[in-house]
Amino acid sequence: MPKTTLLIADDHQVVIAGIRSLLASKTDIEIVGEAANGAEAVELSRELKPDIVIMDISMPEMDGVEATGRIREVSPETKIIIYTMHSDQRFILELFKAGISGHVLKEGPPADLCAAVDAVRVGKTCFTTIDPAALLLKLTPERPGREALFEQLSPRELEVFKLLADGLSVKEAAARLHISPKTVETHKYNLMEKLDVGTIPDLTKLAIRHGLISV
Amino acid sequence: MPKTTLLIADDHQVVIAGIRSLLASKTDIEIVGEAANGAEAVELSRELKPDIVIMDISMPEMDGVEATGRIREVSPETKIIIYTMHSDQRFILELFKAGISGHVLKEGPPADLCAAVDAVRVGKTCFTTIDPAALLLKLTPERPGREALFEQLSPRELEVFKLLADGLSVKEAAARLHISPKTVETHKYNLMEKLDVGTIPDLTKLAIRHGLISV
DNA sequence: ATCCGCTGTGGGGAAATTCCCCATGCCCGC
DNA sequence: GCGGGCATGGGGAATTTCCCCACAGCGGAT
Repeated sequence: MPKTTLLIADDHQVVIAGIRSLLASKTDIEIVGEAANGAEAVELSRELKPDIVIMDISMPEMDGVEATGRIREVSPETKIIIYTMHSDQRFILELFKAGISGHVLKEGPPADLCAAVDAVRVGKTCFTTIDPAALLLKLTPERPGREALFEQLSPRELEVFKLLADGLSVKEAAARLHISPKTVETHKYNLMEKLDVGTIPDLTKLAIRHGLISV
Repeated sequence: MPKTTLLIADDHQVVIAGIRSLLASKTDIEIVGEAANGAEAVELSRELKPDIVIMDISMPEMDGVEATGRIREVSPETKIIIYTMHSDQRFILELFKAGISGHVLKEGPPADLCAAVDAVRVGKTCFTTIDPAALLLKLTPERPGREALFEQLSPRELEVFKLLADGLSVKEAAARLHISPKTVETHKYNLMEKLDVGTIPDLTKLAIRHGLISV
């Protein structure tokens, strides 16, 4: 069996070095290239057609999400493993759609990356953080058991949640509830923390998924 | 670390024996039970609360799909790996919803099962045949009939529209498109004018209604 | 009885974002 | 060649956000 060829794309040299040392023990893997940004990764993928690309998400020039899409165009056989930090979780769906084969967290044990490479090499997928089932559930609307998510919210928070998700500004929501905008802000801050969402649109989508507001 | 406890459910003794021999080399795994049908598997799971259940789909009494759902009720911590034949692919979606952690084909290399057990044991998932991305795509069909509203938008505006509606900040969208945040702001201002919406959530809902982004 | 934790109410203040205007270069149609 | 949409950005005031804090009421633990 010929060696598995690998391309590493990360804008931090130290990470590339780390990956190299992680994979050093694997003699049947050859690292054929390094890229410091997404654009380079795409270009090198076009030239080298590596079996696997290990890629970060946040990179200058072109981020990993877009690079993933382009690499799949220029080298469809190439499998892509996203190796990134927890905060990038929000791109997961897009990455799924773009067709990644694996997703590994940098803060996890280094062996995770090896495992992912091994899995992808033989045509499987490997996702360390993501429960594909959970992700699928999010996408299938009629799901029951939605209350689970909202019983963590207090009644007032739920109220604020609905208003904000529906498009009211903090100020408008405050007027509607006859309380200070600062109070609404506090509720907003807390509920977004509880629901683990970072943006208003995410809030909106969550509310829609759970039937709290209509599309 | 305590041993990982395992339950095997298959209506063919020979398969159980095969699995046992496959896993024999793993000293940190203990097979705590065997079930010959789904009902038994559920009952044993309730009693034994195994870490992992390896289960066939086609079984008498109760099939693997229903058994999966019940096991998740009686022993939520138990991870379930489906070990089955190719023809059972059609149950995949349902199994996903029920919350399986792995899916391995019997006709594949035996090592696949070991790999899946290893993966599941450390909290990951393992799917040998299924491309989660493809599955996700199936569930997010492109809806037609959107052009009407959006032909008023220029291509670039549409791009910005999708990103913003999906939850990216102006700055993030700018990074994604490799342009200045100010430019994105301009696009945002113009497209919101064109679409006659005043808030980001309205943008999000509009995008969802027209299938530009998924909920 | 007391203490803890949650909830609802608000404030402070720096930082970031928004909003609206403007400017430039470009290409395309007329 | 000239008007007009398009894509690209800047300026700057105004607003909002973000994340800390405070305090009062209240219900459940110990």
